[in-house]
Amino acid sequence: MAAVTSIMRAQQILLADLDAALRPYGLTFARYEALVLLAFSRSGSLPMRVVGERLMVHPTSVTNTIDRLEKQGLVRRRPNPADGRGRLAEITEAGREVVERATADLMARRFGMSGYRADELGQVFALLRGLRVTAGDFRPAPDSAAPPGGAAPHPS
Amino acid sequence: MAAVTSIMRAQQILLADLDAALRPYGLTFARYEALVLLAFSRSGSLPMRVVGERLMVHPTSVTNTIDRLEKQGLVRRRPNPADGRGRLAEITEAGREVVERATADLMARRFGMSGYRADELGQVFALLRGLRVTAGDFRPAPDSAAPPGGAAPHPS
DNA sequence: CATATGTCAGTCAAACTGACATCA
DNA sequence: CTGATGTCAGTTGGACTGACATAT
Repeated sequence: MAAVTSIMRAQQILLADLDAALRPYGLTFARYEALVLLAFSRSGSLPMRVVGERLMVHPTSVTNTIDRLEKQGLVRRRPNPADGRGRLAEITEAGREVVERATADLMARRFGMSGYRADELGQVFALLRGLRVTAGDFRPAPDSAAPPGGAAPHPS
Repeated sequence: MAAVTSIMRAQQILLADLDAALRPYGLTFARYEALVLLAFSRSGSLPMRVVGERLMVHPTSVTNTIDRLEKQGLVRRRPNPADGRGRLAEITEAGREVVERATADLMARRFGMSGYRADELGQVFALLRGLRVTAGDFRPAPDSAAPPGGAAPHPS
C-alpha cells in the first residue's frame, strides 16, 4: 500500500508542478502532451483516433482536448484524406511556437524531477514498466502498412 | 520525461483499477482513503482539518469527501468538543463494515500491484520518497502537545 | 450488413477560488 | 484585534456513458 500511495502522491505533486509551470502558456499538462505529440509527428498532424491511442485516453477526451487547443488557435482540424470518417488534428504555427517555449521551460526545471539523477530516472521508468506492460502500454500499434499476412520483416 | 510519463501513467492505471474494485462498495479511492484514515484513528474520529493534512487535500475537498461519505451513512459529523470552530468526522458502524470488506478485497488483489515483489514495492517507495520529501510530505504534524518554547527534546 | 470514427449531450468526482460565519 | 476552521457557491479540467451521423 505504501508503494501505491507513493505513486498516487508523486503524480499529484508532479501534475501540480507541471500545470503551474504551463499556466503562463495557457496549457495544462494534458493539452501540452497532445501538442508535443503533434509537433513530433512527421506531418504535424494525426488522426484523432491515433492521438487517443498514443495518449491512452478516451475518444471523447481527445475531442475535448483538441476542442480547447483549437479554440486557442494551437491546433486546427482537417478532414482525413485517407479516411472519410476521420479527421486530422494538425498543429498550427502558433502551436509550434508555444510548445517550443513551454518545452524549454519544462526542461529547465527538469519536468519536476530536478532532485533526481539520470540513473534514478531510469530506475523509476524500469520499475513502473511492469505495471504499464500489464496494462498494454507498449503494444505496437496495429500497423496499417503491414496488412494481415503481409510482408512484415521477420514476424515472430 | 520518460520517468514522468511512467509516474503519470502508473497512477492512471492504478486509480482505474482501484476505483473499479471499490465500485461495488460505493466507494472511490479518495473516499476509501478517508474512511481508512478514520478507521485507524484511535477514537474513530478526526477533525476535518487533520483529515485534510493527512490526505494532503484542500479543505473544500475534505468537505466534499465527507459530505458524500455522510450521505452514504459511512461517516457522521460531530462538533469538536476541544474546539468550538471545528467538527469531527467520525466513522460509523456501517463505515467500519464497508471499509473492512473493501480492504480485504483490495488486499486480495494487492492494491493493483500484484505483479510486484515485496522488494520492488520497497524500491518504488524509496525512489519516490525524494519527490515527496521535497513537497513536504513527511514533515511531522505541528504537535499541539509541544507548545512553542516548550520541552521538545533536542530542538535544533 | 457489421464495424470504425468522431461528436454531442449529459453526468460525475475531484480540485480549486473567493467569500463568509464562527470561534480561539 | 488577528488568525484558524469549515462551509458554501461557483468554476474548471478531465473521464466517462449512451446515442448518434457518417463512412469503411
